[in-house]
Order: sequence, then C-alpha cells, then structure tokens
Amino acid sequence: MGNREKSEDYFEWVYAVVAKIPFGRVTTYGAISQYLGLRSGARMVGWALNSSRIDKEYAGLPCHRVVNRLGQLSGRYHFTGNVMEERLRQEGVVFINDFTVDLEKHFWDPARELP
DNA sequence: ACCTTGACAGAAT
DNA sequence: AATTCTGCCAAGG
Repeated sequence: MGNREKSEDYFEWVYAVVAKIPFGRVTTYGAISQYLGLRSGARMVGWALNSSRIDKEYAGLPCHRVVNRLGQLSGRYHFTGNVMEERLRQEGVVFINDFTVDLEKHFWDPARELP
C-alpha cells in the first residue's frame, strides 16, 4: 500500500485533481471519477484517498474537500475526531448539518472548471 | 483461490 | 419515496 509505482496510475490522477480543489470549495468522488473517465468509478477515488492518507507524501492533500454526491462527509471517520468538518468550516463552507455541506453553494466541478 | 468489505453512485424495485 | 441491487476493483482475511 502507498506504493505509487505499481497499481494503476489513476491513483496519481486522483491526487492531481484533489490538489486543485480551490480553498472553500468542495467536489465529489463521482465528479472526480467522471472527469478522469474512470470506469472503476467513484469507489476507487475513495480508495485512492485512503492510500494517500497513509502516504506521507500526500499528507498535504486537501482531501477534506471531497464529499459524496449528497454533500455528506463520508470520509469523516478517516480523519481524527471531526477534523474534516473543522477544516471545512474554517474555509467558510456552509453546513446543512454536522456532516453535510451545502453542495449547491460550494460544489466545484473539475470537468467544468479545469482545462 | 474465494469471500467480504468499502472515503460511491445510479438504476431498479 | 425509500430501500435494495448492481457495477467496480483493490485489499485484507
């Protein structure tokens, strides 16, 4: 795990996109997989982030800005405590409730915003 | 080598 | 409208 050389390179592609999510904006697993044209689907995007969590080289990745299609912080349990929510609130992201962000307001679509 | 389990999402029931 | 099923594929047991 955390072995970037082997496995499919799309893990790298995922990291690249996540790294470009602007401050105060969020995107979804599905949007990323769609933008990258991954047949593997949104599930593998989450899997890639799971690897990045362990891989120190990607410790700075703003993976807290990735939520599921309903705006729910499905990855919150992979952060310590409620770090994911705290970070987003710090960026001024509006919450519907403790684990759901206002996607309408903050959604960032890589397919539309990226060249 | 087989089965289960996911940081998901969309279709089908 | 709500729940279940299905595609997807990498790890871990």
